[in-house]
Amino acid sequence: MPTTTPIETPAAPPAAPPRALRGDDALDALERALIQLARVMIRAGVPDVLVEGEHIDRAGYWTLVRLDEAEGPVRLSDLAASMELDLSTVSRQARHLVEVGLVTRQADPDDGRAARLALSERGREVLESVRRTRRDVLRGTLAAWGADERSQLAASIARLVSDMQGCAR
Amino acid sequence: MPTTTPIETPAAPPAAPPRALRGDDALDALERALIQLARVMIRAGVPDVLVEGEHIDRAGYWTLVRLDEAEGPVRLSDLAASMELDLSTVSRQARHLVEVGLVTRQADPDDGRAARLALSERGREVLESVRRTRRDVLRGTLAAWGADERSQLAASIARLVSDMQGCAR
DNA sequence: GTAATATACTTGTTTGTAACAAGCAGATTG
DNA sequence: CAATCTGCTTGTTACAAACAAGTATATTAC
Repeated sequence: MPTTTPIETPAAPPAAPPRALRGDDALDALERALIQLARVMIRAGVPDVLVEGEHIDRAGYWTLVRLDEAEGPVRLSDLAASMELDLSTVSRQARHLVEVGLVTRQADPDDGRAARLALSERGREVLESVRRTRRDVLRGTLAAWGADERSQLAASIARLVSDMQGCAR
Repeated sequence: MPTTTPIETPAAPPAAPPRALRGDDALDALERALIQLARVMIRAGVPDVLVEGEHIDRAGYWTLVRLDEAEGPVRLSDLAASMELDLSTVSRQARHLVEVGLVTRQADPDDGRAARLALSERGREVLESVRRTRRDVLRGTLAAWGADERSQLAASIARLVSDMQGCAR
């Protein structure tokens, strides 16, 4: 840690917090925690992973996850829609993953324009490996939690995500 | 329209899930939910905000939040450390914020090399305004939640963040 | 007191992620 | 068959962030 003043965030601003905002303070705190969580999950959470010499970047990891969640091959446009990303972005990502052999691409038999993407055997292995790592980190983090706290957390998060997707859209 | 399969893929793969243990599945699900949450918070959550004609990007918002959390002026290096970002990144960010008048910069009286950054009056206003917007979105999302669920969520998230920072570091 | 080193930044450059726009080729419809 | 729509690719741009190398100030060693 730097010997210098480490931000911290003490309470007690010189001007007393106006009474009216009590409920908002709680929301602020939650919002801040959520941002922090997001950063932890995104940055530290997907450390550019080397799996058996294979380099997957963050975006690649998510793409693999999506492909894994879909059962059969997925069209690019569906993939992009499900990731809420621009088609062009996913197009390039997919090309890269195909190049390094983690994803397979076949022409759609019913539609000459479309591509059908799927995890390759190797892609499945790599994804599983990355997932294992992340799972273990999470397991470590939650080690001291009670079973009920854990399931409560999972439920809350799931609900929050679905509410947010429905709402902040 | 071929009504393309929209990923989805609910349960019932013909082959029973050959995966690992049941407990790991729960962790996987949680991990997935957390990633999704992170994406929602980061992307949709900080919509490039226009405040009275002022454009703050995501990075700028976090910088302002950090500066606000610190009481006095902060040195660049401390700010970078607290944000877990490279000094150079924060240096450019700070310069931009200074240029648009949201942050003030003075020389450190005790150290000719160092700069001391703080929110300007305008910066404080803008931050407050952005914060208000985000808070309202969150409030909307949580509108249907019970008070106890909400506080439970807040507590869980806060604990998770602190555990993660201690652990995944 | 000056040389060596350490610290606090700044600037140059590269990489990763994403968007928008324009285009091409296969598909659909009048 | 022509017009249009759709699925995808490619060109370009932008931004966030990293690493490397530089500059200027501070500290330490001698």
